[in-house]
Amino acid sequence: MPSDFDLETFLPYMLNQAAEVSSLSFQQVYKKRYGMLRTEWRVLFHLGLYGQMTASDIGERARMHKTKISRAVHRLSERRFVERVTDKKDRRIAHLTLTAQGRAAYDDLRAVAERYEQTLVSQLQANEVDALRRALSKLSDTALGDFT
Amino acid sequence: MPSDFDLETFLPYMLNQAAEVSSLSFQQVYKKRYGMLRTEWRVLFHLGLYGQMTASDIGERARMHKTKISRAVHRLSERRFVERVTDKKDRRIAHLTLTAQGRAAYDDLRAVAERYEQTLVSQLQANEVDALRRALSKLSDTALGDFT
DNA sequence: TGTTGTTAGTTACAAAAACAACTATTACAC
DNA sequence: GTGTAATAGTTGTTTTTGTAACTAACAACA
Repeated sequence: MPSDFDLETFLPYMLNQAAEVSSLSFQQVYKKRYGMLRTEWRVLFHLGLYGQMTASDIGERARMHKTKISRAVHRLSERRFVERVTDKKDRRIAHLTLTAQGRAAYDDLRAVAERYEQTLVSQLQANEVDALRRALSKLSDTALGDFT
Repeated sequence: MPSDFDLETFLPYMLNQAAEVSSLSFQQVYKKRYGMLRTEWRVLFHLGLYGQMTASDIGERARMHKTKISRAVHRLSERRFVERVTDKKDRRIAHLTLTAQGRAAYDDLRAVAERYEQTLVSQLQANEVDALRRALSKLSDTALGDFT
């Protein structure tokens, strides 16, 4: 079986590599400016983008585990980026929204993200970007069960 | 600024998402069969693919930090997957090789990886795969300094 | 030789993630 | 209503990772 299999072309490996590299610089921005972790940044962005949400809503959209969200929300509300209001009808549910400060951070980081995106995209050709997006989204939607 | 920025199309986000999904099923194989972590699997693969290497060699190729490698090697040799031989001339250096057991694990996992790769690729069109590979490799090689 | 600097790799400690068990509240079946 | 199951979210404990400091061995050179 003299296949030309190579670690460097193994898709999961390449994906992780690219993901890591392309997250790093941006990560440093929200970390340095607002002391946020990736989970917190994600929660902030979801709230900024979609408005009021519950923790479960975010978990569904972001495919994040509820404990991650719980802790991210905790830290974000501790620092007054996020406000939580218990639902009147169902007291298990908390509605989350950005505070003014949270929105300011979101606006700031969003602008950075847009510029960052431009920088990344500029490394590629237009058609490559399209193909990349399409491929990534297909892969993300793929549920590869127990294929062994 | 009514830009159509969307979290779902933010490249670092998409990359992470796809990387996570496409690593998961495979991860479970080496975890379940050999109790390995990702770092250990990577070290094993590098040794299987390129033969004898030092920890530093692996670190360079895999872009992994030396502490990760040190710990991975420790666990792998603990379980007799990897053997370490101190260099005669320079006693700081340890040459790492797979044991018979390590090679068996490598062969097994490599076969799984190849099938896994096929499964992933089959989700995409041929030209998409090419574009994806090209794009990922460009992004990985990109050093995005302090762009703010 | 002795001093200083470098390199390979390890270890210790702090930060973060993963996993499981838990509380509180609501829903449903009888 | 009462008992059981389900849901939203939290907390505790264990793994894993990240960062920095460290040891051991070698190199370079006065």
